[in-house]
Amino acid sequence: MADDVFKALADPTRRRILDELTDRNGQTLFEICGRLVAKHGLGLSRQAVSQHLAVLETAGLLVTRREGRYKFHDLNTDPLEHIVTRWLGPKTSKAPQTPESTP
Amino acid sequence: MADDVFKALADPTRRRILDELTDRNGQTLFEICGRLVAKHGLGLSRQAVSQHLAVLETAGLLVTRREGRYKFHDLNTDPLEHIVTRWLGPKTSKAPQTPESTP
DNA sequence: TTGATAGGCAAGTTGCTACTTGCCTATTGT
DNA sequence: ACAATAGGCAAGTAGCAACTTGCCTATCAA
Repeated sequence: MADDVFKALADPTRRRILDELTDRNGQTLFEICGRLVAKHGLGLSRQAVSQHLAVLETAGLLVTRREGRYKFHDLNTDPLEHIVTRWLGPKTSKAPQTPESTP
Repeated sequence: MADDVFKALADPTRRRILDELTDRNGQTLFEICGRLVAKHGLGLSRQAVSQHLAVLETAGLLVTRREGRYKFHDLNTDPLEHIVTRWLGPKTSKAPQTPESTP
């Protein structure tokens, strides 16, 4: 569950892929490949990127849809929302929190 | 930088250690060892935990202070604050876009 | 001082993970 | 039909990371 999310985020290349999809959502494998090479100079094979996408998908950070011979990858940031609040105490409130007891 | 933080969070044992320090801050190595064994049944050597603590410290998630023969480990959640906002756009739009102009 | 406690350093092993290579299927354009 | 495009599957390799083992230093209590 959250385990897969942390594992997916552990790799810098996968974080770059998330960056690219944040910049432009719904890209294909080849588009992502091209962008990684062009913008970051990463020399990666197509399969390497494909495997990274698989990891991101099992983590729930990615949703894919197929149209013809194209497979589009859509970002899903839901798993990122509360992944870190586990260690952030109820103070340090800089996000809208429960309007319960505010001392 | 943020690279070290993600790498530190990738390991489930290290996340357990953060849990333990969230529950009780300022523990020593032996205390953390004892808690991991007692509460999670993890059979870890002292050095294993020590190395995990070193990783957490280089990631900035941990600050240590020495008193006599004791070394206390204090949690620092600052690196966790904005680690994930990078992909959380201000717009929460999850509507997939159209792909690039297909050549 | 002696022994017990708290921790550190370094080399070695094992298992996972990122990446490659090679071949295969499916869809589309001409 | 045929070739090009988009992607998938599976086995193999190299490097790293988690963990162990063994020995060492420092502090405190008796």
